This record gives sequence, C-alpha cells and structure tokens, in this order.
Amino acid sequence: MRDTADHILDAAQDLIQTRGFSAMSFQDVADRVGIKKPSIVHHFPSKNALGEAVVRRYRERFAAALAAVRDDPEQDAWATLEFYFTPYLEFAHSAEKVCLCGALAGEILALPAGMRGEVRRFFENHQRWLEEILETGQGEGVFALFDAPRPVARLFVAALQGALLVKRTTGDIGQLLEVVETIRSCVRAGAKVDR
Amino acid sequence: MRDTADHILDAAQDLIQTRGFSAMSFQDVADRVGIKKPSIVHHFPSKNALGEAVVRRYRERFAAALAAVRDDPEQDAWATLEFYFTPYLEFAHSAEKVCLCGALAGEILALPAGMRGEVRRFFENHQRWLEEILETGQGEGVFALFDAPRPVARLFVAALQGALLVKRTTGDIGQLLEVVETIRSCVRAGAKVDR
DNA sequence: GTCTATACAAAGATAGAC
DNA sequence: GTCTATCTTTGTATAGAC
Repeated sequence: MRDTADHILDAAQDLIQTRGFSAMSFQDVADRVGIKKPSIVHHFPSKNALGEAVVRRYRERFAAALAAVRDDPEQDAWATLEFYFTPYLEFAHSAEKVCLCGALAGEILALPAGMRGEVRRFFENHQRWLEEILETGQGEGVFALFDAPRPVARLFVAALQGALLVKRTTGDIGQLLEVVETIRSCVRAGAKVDR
Repeated sequence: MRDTADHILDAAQDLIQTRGFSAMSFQDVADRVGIKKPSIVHHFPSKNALGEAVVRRYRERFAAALAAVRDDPEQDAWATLEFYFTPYLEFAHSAEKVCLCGALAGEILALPAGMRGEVRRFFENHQRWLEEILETGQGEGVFALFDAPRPVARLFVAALQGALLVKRTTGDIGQLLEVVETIRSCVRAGAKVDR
C-alpha cells in the first residue's frame, strides 16, 4: 500500500501539471487523496513546502534517469538521444500533459524561492546533459550538427518544452511528434552540412 | 491622456505576463492603475472578461503586424524572418518578460474557455504565418530547410516560446540570443543539406 | 495520523451613494 | 465613472480532540 505522503505528492504533481501551482489548492489535493485538508499539513507544513517537494522529486528522478543512460556503456549516442525523447513522447499520448517544469515556467515569478530554484536546476541540468550527449555523438561522427553542441542543445530543450505547451493549447498531438522527428532529421549524419 | 480601459488592459497584461492569470487579482490591477476594485468592474464585468480582452488585443495586434510585413513587397524573405525575431529579441532585454501566450500556455486548463480560444488562435496563426514565409523563402532559394516548411515552422515557434520561458527561469538572457542565432544558421542558404 | 472546528486574509462580485 | 460598504466563497493555516 502506498504511503500517504507519496499519494499527496502524486496528486499535487498532477494538479500542478494541469492547472498550475497558483490554481492548485489544499482542497483539490485532499479531495483526490480522499482525506481532509489538515491531514495534508501534517505531511507538508505549507503549500510552498508541498510544491517544493513535488518539484524536487520530479527533478531528482529525471536527473537520475539521465545520468544512468549517459553512463551506460551499452547505449550509443543515438540510443541515448532517443531515450531523451521518451518522456516527451509519453506526454504526447495525452493532449493535457506537459512537463511539470515547463508548466511552472509560465508562472515562475509567482512561485516561492525554493520552487524557483528547483525549476532552474531542472533546466540547467537538462541543457548540460544534452550538450554533453551531442558533443560525444558529434565526436564519434554519429551526429552532424549545424552549430556548436551548446546552442543546439539549448535549441532542442527549448523546442521540446515549447512543443509540449503549444500541443496542449492547440490540442494537436501530432505537434510534438513532428518536432521530435524534425530534431532527428536535424542531427542525422546523412544530412551533412556543407559550408 | 490614456483611456482608463486601456490603462487597465496594460496593467493586467503585465501582471499576467509576469505572475500568470491565476495569481493576478483585481486588487493588483487596481493598485497599478491607481483606482479601486469596483472601478475595474465598470469597464470589464468579470475577471474572465478582462483576461479575454487582454489576450484578444495581444493576438490581434500581433496578427496585424505579421500580416502587414508578409504583404509588404519591399520586404524579402530574410527581412520578414528577421522581423519575426524582433519581439522575441525585445523580450530578451529583460530577464522577466515572456510572451503573454507562452506564459498562459502553462496554465491553459485553468483558464476560462474564451481565453483558451484566444491563446489557441495565437499559436495557430503564428505557425501558419511562419510556414508560409519559410515556404516562400525556400521557393526563392533564399532558405535551405532540412525538412518541410510545416514541421520546421512548428519547431521554430516552439523553440522561441520555450527559449523565452527557460530564459526567465535560468535568468540567462543569452539563452534567447543563442536560439535565434541557431535558427538563423539553420535556414541559411549557405548551409545546404546534402542527402 | 486523521479528524472537526475555527481563525484570518483575500478573492470575485454587487448595491447604491456621489 | 468612481467611490464606500458589504456579501459570499475560498484560500492557507492552526488548535485540539480522538
């Protein structure tokens, strides 16, 4: 049986991912978990603390998964890049889902300092990780980039996050698949840049 | 002297762009304009109506500017693309500014239906417009795209919106400039794709 | 660990004077 | 067109029983 604290975190994360942190209330979380409002306070002393715990867990899980794939000698650069697409493609199955940190970026100035820091670390980590993967793949001749690994990594992270948000707004799930496919064709070694 | 309704719209837009719609209140708007809460209601009967008016004005202004440049025979494809970067680069001057619709995309499911429709139309219009520009430029041999105009246009819009949000989160203004520069090098005719 | 009850502030909105 | 005053709901958070 699942721990109540975990259950609360799951409910809060889903609410933030869909409605945003400002629009989420203890009442919403309590209703989903099937408890009363004060029971949440027993596990998380304030709404800010709950929000920070949600983002920290999300960021740490993501970071651990990315580090594991990067350090797995079985995975080549292409497989590693494809692994990075996986969560985005899972978000694409539903019209409503976006990345937790992408959703929070829209209201970042209204968030408590602890949450802002977690979201910032999330993006910095993703950009550094992808830059490293692109550089490795480029060195091995697997990727052909039209610019340096750093700006290209930033372009890709921004495009994937932006595509999730636009997808949910327009309701066009194909949006995300198109962007992922375009990124693939963008780094494909067969598409050598000549200049 | 500026009309009060316009003043209210300006204040509300700035508040939504920074904190988000859910976190914005009549009190915040009233304080900025220098009036009391009920005076706002006289101009906009509800918070939802005010929010919808803000997004509609923003979308219509943007659409008019884009259409004007597209239909100006003086502007070639490159100048038109550069024109599209202008507002994004202006957002880049401040660490806090993002596109109104990019900010709203994060909390889209918490918005009233009228606002959701406006944000959707904003993105659909931008994607169609940019697709058309890319196609024209490609036909004239000015742009060299690594994929069809439609997916490339979607990638660019998503990347620009995502870059604004990431920029504000990390506080790194260079983020946006890098992405714009990467997009430029990405369509440059000198960088012909060979496959 | 969960509950009832409650405190306190802030929200959106309305009525009616000026 | 703007104000004061007020209504009603909802928010976060606390106190204390079980």
